[in-house]
Order: sequence, then structure tokens, then C-alpha cells
Amino acid sequence: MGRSPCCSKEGLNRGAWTAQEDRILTNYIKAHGEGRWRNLPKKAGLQRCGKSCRLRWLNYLRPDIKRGNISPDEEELIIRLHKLLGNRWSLIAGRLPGRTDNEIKNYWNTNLGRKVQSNTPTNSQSRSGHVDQLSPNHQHDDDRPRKVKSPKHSETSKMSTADNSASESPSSKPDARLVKNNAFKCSKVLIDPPPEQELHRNEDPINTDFAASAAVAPAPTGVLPPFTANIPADLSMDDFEIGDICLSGFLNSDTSSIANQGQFNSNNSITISDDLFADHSQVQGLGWAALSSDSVHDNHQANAGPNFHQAFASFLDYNGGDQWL
DNA sequence: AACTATTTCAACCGCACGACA
DNA sequence: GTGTCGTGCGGTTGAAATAGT
Repeated sequence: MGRSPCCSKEGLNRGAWTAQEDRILTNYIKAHGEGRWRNLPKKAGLQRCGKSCRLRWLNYLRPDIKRGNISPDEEELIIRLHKLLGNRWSLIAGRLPGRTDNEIKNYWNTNLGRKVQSNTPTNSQSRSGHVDQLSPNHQHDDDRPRKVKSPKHSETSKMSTADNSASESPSSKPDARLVKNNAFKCSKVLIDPPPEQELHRNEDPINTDFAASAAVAPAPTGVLPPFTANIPADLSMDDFEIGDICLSGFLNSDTSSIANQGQFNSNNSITISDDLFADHSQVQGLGWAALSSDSVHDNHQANAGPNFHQAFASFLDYNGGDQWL
């Protein structure tokens, strides 16, 4: 398609942003809001491409950007999420308040990718066929001594981040809410759902088990039990063959709403409370078709395959397992 | 102190996708 | 159905910072 570039590159500034440019962009967005990136530079009086403005705002100037080193908790979460999602940086970033996809991507390429590779040498292939790749200049010998990370800020960075306080790990916020982003590429991994009528039969078309368990789980009580399962080393998104469960939908949902209303059972099922069940919007918010009103059984129990349960439980195990993100 | 090697990360690039005319 | 726009994404680059000699 003969599409024009997002901007003429003639006469536009490139490279590092100056403090003055940052100020102009920030002031403009504060006054007019985000969006309309293509026209923004002209209106704001910036000699920049709209894309560049968007990137600068999203990755650096936004007021909610968290600065400072990635905490161990965050690091652990990144690793878990990368195991589940592969290089879906924006989706991963959506689970780390204040962190940007670019930051996480860089952190992975410079730190975690190598660390994870060395820990699980046989598990270098991510779901999408992307090897946990380091860019060419990041492929280095693991035995090489590492430089201790220290904050590096250009003049403009110092200026533009001065107001952003140092890092605050998610775990330091007991009531941390999800950050919802717009990354839906993950929906590509959706497994074809079984025919609807299959769902209503007590069959297991593709590792989906909605069978009404003979053992009806007791009503959920208070705090969820600790999760102890770990993600299998070879688990990938392809393992989630459990109907039209959409992990991205789940990740984009507000799980805090079910903090005290759901219970993982030992038989790979989840039982939700009457309150949660009654609030259909919350259930749908899970992006979890298995929990939609027409596929949840009378006892409000839905079963998932063992792989999903394992991964999900392990994912939620972040924060010590006694608390849903 | 001076120089080189290595690492970091902000910024760029190309592509994909949904919305819309 | 087709083309364009607006936006978002992941991969890559290269200048600057830092470590090593």
C-alpha cells in the first residue's frame, strides 16, 4: 500500500530530546491531552515526528512513569510473565505499574534474558517461535564479568525525570491494581473454542473440563490458599488448550475484584462466590469464557486444564501467594 | 590520566491492525 | 473492496556512560 510516512523527515530534529522540547511536549499534552500524534508536533511547535513525540511521552514524560531500578519482585514477575507471554513487552508492562514496554524490553535484553537462559539452558524457545533473543550486540559470554548497573541519565533525562520518585515495587502496594493496557496481540494465541454445544455437555473436547465435579467444592472462604505450583520449564502459550480462554483478557482484567471471592481447588478448578457470580460483568472481565454465566455450573465451579492451572497458580503466586495481584 | 572495550537504554524503524471514508 | 489515517508493537541501532587496562 502506498502509504505516506508518518511525517516528512525533512528539517525535523532527531536523536535525544532537549529539555526545551520535553517542556513543550509536556505542556501541550497537559493542555490538550494525548492523541493526534501526527498533528501534534505542528500544533505544539515541535520539529519532531509525531511518532517520536508519542514515544517520548509514553516512555519518558508521562507523569506516572516509575523510575529507578527494577526491584527483585518486579524482576521475578517479568520472568514469570515472559515465560507465559514471550516477547509481548507491552502486555508484560501492563502488569508492572509505571514501567514501560521499552524499559522492560531493554531490561530483559540486558539482564534477564541472559539470566534466564543460563538457568534454563534447554528452554530458550518462546511461544511465538521467538527465541529469547538478545540483539546481536547483546549476545555475550555469560562468564564475562558484569558491570554493576547504575542509573544513567542524560541532561534531558535528569530534567524530565526529576519529579519521578524512586522505584516502588508492586509488592509494596498491598492493594496494587492492575494497569490495563491496549495490548491485544496476545489474542492471536487463542485456541479455537470448542463448539458451544460441546461446552454444555460434560465432555472434554480439547483438554477442557467443564464437567460438574462430583465433589462440589465448599463455598469460598476468605483469603485464597497459597499457590505452590510452578510453571513447567517447557510451558508455553500453546499449552493453554482449554477452550476460548484468553490469557490476555485475563491479564487485562481486574483480578483484585475476586481477591476474596474465588478459590482455587485442588482438582484444578476454581470456585467463585455467589457475589462474584452474580456480577456478570466481573466474570466476563476475566476474559475467561469458562467462567461466563452459561458455562459455569450451578455450583459456580469451572475446571481448567492442568497446565493452565499450574501456570496461573504460579503466576498468582507472585507476592507470596496469599494475595492476588 | 588516557585510551579502549563493553554495556545501557532512549530513540528510531518498519510493520500490523482497526477505524473510517 | 480499497486506500489512508492513526496508533501501537517488537526489533534494532547507536550515542553516551561506565568499566577495565
